[in-house]
Amino acid sequence: MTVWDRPEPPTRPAPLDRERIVAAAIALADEGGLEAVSLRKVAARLDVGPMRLYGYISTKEELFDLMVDEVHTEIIAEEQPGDWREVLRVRAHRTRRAALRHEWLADLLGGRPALGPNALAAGEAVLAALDGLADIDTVMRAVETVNAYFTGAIRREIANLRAERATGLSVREWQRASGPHLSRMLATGRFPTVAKMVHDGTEVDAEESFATGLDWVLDAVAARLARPPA
Amino acid sequence: MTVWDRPEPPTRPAPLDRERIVAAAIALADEGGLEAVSLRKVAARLDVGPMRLYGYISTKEELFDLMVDEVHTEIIAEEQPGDWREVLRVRAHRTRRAALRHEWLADLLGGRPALGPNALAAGEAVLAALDGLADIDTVMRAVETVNAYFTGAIRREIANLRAERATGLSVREWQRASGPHLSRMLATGRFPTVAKMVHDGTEVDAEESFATGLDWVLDAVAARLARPPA
DNA sequence: TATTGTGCCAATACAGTGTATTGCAACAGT
DNA sequence: ACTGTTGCAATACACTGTATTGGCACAATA
Repeated sequence: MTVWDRPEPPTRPAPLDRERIVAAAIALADEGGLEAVSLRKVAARLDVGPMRLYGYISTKEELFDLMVDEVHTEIIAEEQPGDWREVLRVRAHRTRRAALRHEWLADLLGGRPALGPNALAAGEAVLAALDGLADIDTVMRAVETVNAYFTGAIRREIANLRAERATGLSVREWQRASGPHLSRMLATGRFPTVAKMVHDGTEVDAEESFATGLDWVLDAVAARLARPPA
Repeated sequence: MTVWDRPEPPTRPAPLDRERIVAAAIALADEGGLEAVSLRKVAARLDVGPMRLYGYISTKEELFDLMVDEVHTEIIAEEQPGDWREVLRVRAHRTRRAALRHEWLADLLGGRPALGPNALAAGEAVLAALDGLADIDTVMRAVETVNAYFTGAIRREIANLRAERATGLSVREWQRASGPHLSRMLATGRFPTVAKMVHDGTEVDAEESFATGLDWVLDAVAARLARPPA
C-alpha cells in the first residue's frame, strides 16, 4: 500500500466563484465563439453541475455582461496619461485589440449598457481626461461619438474578418474571383459605383483604416472641445 | 345543405416563398424581439411544417440576413437627391428610424456584411453620391466612417432604450433614484467624474444627440472630401 | 392500364439549450 | 436524538435548429 495505490482524494474542486465561472466562459468563447458558450459546457469545464452556476449568476445574459466587463481589464490596463486626444485614441485601439483577441466581444459590444466596475473605470478614465475642456453635455457627446465610431468600426472589421475566413478570400478578392453571389449582383449592372469601388479600390490594412477614421472623428471632436474659452 | 353547411375547401395555404417567410419572421421579431424568431414559430405562422422552410432558406442565419435586407427597402425608399452630405445624413437617419421601428435590427446591424440586393442598392446610392469627390480610397473611408458611427450610435441608443424599458427609468433617473447597482458603484467614489456627469448632465433628446454626433462626423468627412482640386 | 420511378412534403428523431423544480444528504441547533 | 436548514445534484420541461425517414401524389414507362 504505497501512495500510488492510494486513490487520489476526491480533489474537492476549487471553490466556485464568479471569477472562475467567467474565466471558463471566456475560454470557451475564445475557442469556439459566443455560441459555444452554454451553461452546461461552462459548468462541465469546472467539474460542476449546470445548476451550480445559478448560485453566482442568475441568467446567461448576466454571464455575458460579466465576460464583457472582464475583458475591460485588458482595456484599462497600464494607462499612460497623455492628453485627452491620446486617451481617447488608445482606448479605441485597446478596445479593438481586445476584440481581435476575443472576437466574440464584437457580438456584444454596444449590445447592452456596460455598467460593470471595469467598464465604469474605463469610462471614468476618459471622462476625467476630458473634464473641463467644455461643458458637460459637449464632453458627453464627444465621448459618445467616439464610442459609437469605434464600436461600429470594430463590429464591421470582425464581421468582414469572419466572412473572409468563411470563404477563404477577402470580399474584394472573392468578387474578383467571381464569387458566386456578389459577382452576379454586381454583374447585373444595377450597382455600377459599388462595382467600380470593389474593382479599383486598393485593399487597405484594417488597422490603418480604423486609425484613419478614428483620427477624422477625433479631429471633429477637437473642433468642439478646444474651442477657446472666448 | 346550403353553402354554410358545406365545409370550407381546405384553403390551400398561399404558396410559400422567401418573401412570405421573411415577412412572417419580421412580424415575429417586431412583436417579440429577435429571440422570438424560431423556425418553428415562423413556420406555424404560415401554417406549414418547420422543415418546409428549408426549401427556401438553408439556415437560420440566412433568414436573419434576409430580414436585414428586407428592412433596407425602408431605407432606400423615396431617395431625394441632394448633395453628398445630405445623402449620407438621411441614410443615417433612415437607418435609425428603421431600427426604432424594428428594434431587432440593432442586434444585427454590423454583425455581418450586408450583401443583399437592397443593402447593395443603398450602398450604391451613397457611393454614387460621393463618387468623384476624392480618390476611391478616401471615398470608401468616408462612407465607412459614417457607417461605423451610425451603426454604433444606433446600437447604443437601442441598448439604452431597452434598459430604460426594463427598469422603467432612464439610466440617469435610475441612478438619481438610488438604483441599487449603479448608485452603489458611484457611491464608492471610484468614479467621481462619471458620477458628476450623471448628476449634472442634462438628459438630451436621443435624436438630437444622434444628429449632433453625425454632423460632427460629417464635418470631419467634409474636410477630407471637399479638399479643393489643388 | 398497370407499374415503376421521382420529387415533394410531413412527420419523426436527435442532440442540444436555458432554467424550474424536486430530492437528498450533511450539518446546526435544540 | 431529533429536527430544521442549507447547499448541492439530479431530474424534468419546454423549446431550439436541423438531419433523416417515410409516405404519397404525380410522371413516365411498359
